[in-house]
Amino acid sequence: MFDSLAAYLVEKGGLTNDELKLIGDLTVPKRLRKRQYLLQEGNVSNYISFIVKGCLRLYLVSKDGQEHIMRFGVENWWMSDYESFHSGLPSKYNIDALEDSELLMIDKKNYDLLMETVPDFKRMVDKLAARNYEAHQSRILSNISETAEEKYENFIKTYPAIFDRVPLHMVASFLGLSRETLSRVRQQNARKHGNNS
Amino acid sequence: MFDSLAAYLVEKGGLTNDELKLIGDLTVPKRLRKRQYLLQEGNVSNYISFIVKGCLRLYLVSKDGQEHIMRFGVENWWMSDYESFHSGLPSKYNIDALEDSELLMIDKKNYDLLMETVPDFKRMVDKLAARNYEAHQSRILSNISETAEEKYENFIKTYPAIFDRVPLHMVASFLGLSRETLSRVRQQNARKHGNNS
DNA sequence: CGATTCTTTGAAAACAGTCAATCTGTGTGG
DNA sequence: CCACACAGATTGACTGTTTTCAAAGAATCG
Repeated sequence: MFDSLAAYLVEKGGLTNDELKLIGDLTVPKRLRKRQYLLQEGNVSNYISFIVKGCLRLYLVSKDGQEHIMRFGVENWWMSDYESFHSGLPSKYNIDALEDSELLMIDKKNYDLLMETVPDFKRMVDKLAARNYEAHQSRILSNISETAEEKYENFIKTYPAIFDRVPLHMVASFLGLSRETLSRVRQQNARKHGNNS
Repeated sequence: MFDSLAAYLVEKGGLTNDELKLIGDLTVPKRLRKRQYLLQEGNVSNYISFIVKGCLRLYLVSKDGQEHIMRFGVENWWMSDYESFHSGLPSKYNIDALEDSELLMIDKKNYDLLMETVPDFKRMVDKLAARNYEAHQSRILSNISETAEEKYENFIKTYPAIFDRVPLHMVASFLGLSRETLSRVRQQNARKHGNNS
């Protein structure tokens, strides 16, 4: 199970065997059944989890009971409420599994240790953070500048691995559209792109 | 002019006098007239600028010529296209001054030097980055979950120092609304909140 | 003052959301 | 293996919101 994370660390961060071994010792495996929570609102996000297999979502429930999906995660993504993870404060978000999933979890203390003692790890994390920053920028740009149809097309292009894996109404939530609107947008889109009507 | 940055560094990062002196030596002052560019699309963002005085905006021009404002900056904020600054690649964005402004600029080389040699500086930057992350999260949440009116109220609450300082149509651009809509929303809002109609 | 920028307003059209009903596929328990 | 429940997707009719276009009114600046 650690092989998957090891391969990732080599590819993304060029870690050495010794470093891999160290990290391997610090991770805790966890299985989640579909619908099971990884984190619930009000609890502190004490871990950062590498997704070996499966699919998760991080979302917020607003006062009127609506769910707003902030992020998805699939294989080779990290999942955590970083705000709570870094601050130690209770999370506003929920994280649950959309499929049966396998994770490798690193707790805050060990994460901090790795950041201090393994420069390659730190470099990798910094690189990921920069990527993340760019992703946020382009999501915000999409939010403020695109029509429903463009948002949908953009989503498919940006997250091809996700859009055919999660329910459509969750994509709608992620994009800030109603499921009905997304359903219609998508139908028009299929017609336009010459898919067998 | 450096006093303003010095005070900031002491407050936010607890920097010592020696460190302040070092940073002072590495900054370059710059004055911008209203409407003047700090950065134009296609150029690399080689500097990070501390705003001593004035007000700037970072925005993107889409294919159809529309301007989409990604961020504002006022006194004691930093301004740069961080994506380009960190990657060294040409920027997609423009930055210009909304008022006559005074900046203190640090170039990439000196910034990297500070990050490596002044732990307090690095700590401060990391803290700011975490803040920034949270701000992005809540902006995205606002984008996908709020009505035009809520977005406007939220903006006023979040950026009281900005909303009464920049033109309304720029707030509209920042929020992803048309200026007409924002104008109407605001008028209803004023009526609702008992302002002398 | 004259020019420019910014804001507001009105009317029409486009767009997206809501409500309600139906349809589909999946999986579970009897 | 079937029947049923359930989650998800679609559709139609309607409502409400937002945009667009056009024009006019304020405010600001040189």
